[in-house]
Amino acid sequence: MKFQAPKGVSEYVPPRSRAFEWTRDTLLRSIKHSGYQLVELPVFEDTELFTRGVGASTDVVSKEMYTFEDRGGRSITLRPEGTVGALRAVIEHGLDRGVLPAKVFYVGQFFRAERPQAGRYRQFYSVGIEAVGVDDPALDAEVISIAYAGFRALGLKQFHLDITSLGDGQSRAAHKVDLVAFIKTLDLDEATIVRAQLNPLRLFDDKREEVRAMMATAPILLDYLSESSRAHFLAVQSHLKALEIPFSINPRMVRGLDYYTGTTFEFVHDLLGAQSGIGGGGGYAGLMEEIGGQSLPGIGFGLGIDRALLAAEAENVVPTAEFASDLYLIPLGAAAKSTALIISESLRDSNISCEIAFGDRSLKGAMKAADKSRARYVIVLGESELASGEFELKHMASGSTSSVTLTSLVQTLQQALSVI
RNA sequence: GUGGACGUAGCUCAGCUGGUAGAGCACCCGGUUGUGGUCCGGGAUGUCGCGGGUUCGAGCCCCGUCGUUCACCCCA
Repeated sequence: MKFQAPKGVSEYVPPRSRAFEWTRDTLLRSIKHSGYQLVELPVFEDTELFTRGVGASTDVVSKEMYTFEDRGGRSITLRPEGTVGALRAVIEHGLDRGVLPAKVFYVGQFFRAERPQAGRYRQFYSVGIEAVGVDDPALDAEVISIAYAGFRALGLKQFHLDITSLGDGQSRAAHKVDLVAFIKTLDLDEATIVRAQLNPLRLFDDKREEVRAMMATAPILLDYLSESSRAHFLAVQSHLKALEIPFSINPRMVRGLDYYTGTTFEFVHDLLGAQSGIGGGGGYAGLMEEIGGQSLPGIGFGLGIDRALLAAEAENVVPTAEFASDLYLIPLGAAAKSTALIISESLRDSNISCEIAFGDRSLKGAMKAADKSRARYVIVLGESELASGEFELKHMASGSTSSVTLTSLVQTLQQALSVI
């Protein structure tokens, strides 16, 4: 029996796992520099949290959730997205009772039972933030700018930002009446009509040319915004302009989760094929209350780590491997190994990374391994070195060696490494 | 969930109208009693995704299945 990973999961193993770490940590850096704090959350929740929060009519909830019954008969679901779980924790731990906005971030894997495809997995990785409790266009703009900064920090250039406003409840109700009436006049197939009944906005997102043409004259939600929603959206735009973040207003943008209100946005990469959304988010005025919290507004985003990595690879901006370890120790013989273990431990205590050549391969083989590991320095520990307490410290890039004593090793390396 | 393409060594792939499986890279050893990258010589490696069928004979043809991939759908 040969086991393989379950269908459609994204796995990262060396050497690519390094690029994955880099992607994740780069995106996180931008978030941490903005005062967001970690919420480390369960990957499964009460199923009802998602049906209420995300919306029972959404595709995500109606056909893409991994749901099961636990041994106590509870209905449990593997989280398909991050926002409602994060808000559940905010409410449960009273983070919304302190200074507002409460600002949290999360990172980890999410699960959707979809047909896998490049950039779409059944288990995928996202990083996201949520800012709860303050309604301020400047906050919206900052949230967008944090995501933008993260993508730019990765070195991405070939992506664009689409924004729109879904307005408030009144705006949407008025628009929906007119939109539904308009759609009824169209000649559509059965599946599309069903889709429109679930969420008429979906038709704006249809990829078929004929549907796009029909929808060209459809009423646009932006035209129905209330005075306050319009003012808010205009303010967000002016802040984005001040930040010099390029964006385009896309009134046809559709988000698949029911809770979005107000400012919504999407980052789309140009080189990625069908699954090109690398991040997106928006406001959610009613969500806190919907899942049992105070009536507070909020806004956040989720960024796809898998897709950001694919984008970085497509743009060829993933940095090549740095030196793996500072020092590679090659002990010759059993006594030398014991010494190598002791030396490497003390080096690591001094924050110098160090690895040892294990096994009994030839010196040539061990040197090749050292080279492969991309270690910066190498020391061979043989009988003469053990006897004299002096080694040759070899700098691999240049091939030059210098003589070092055991007692001065840490200091010498610290000096050498800080210079570089 | 629907449709198309593809599954051969660790990786990338070749394999003719069906005749008993190969290359490059990587790996190991040696050329140099204890110093890597280049070079030279040598070496190991496959249930040809899996299961069935057709055939004297299947990597190649047929069916099923699992997986990958592209698109729809959906979204990170």
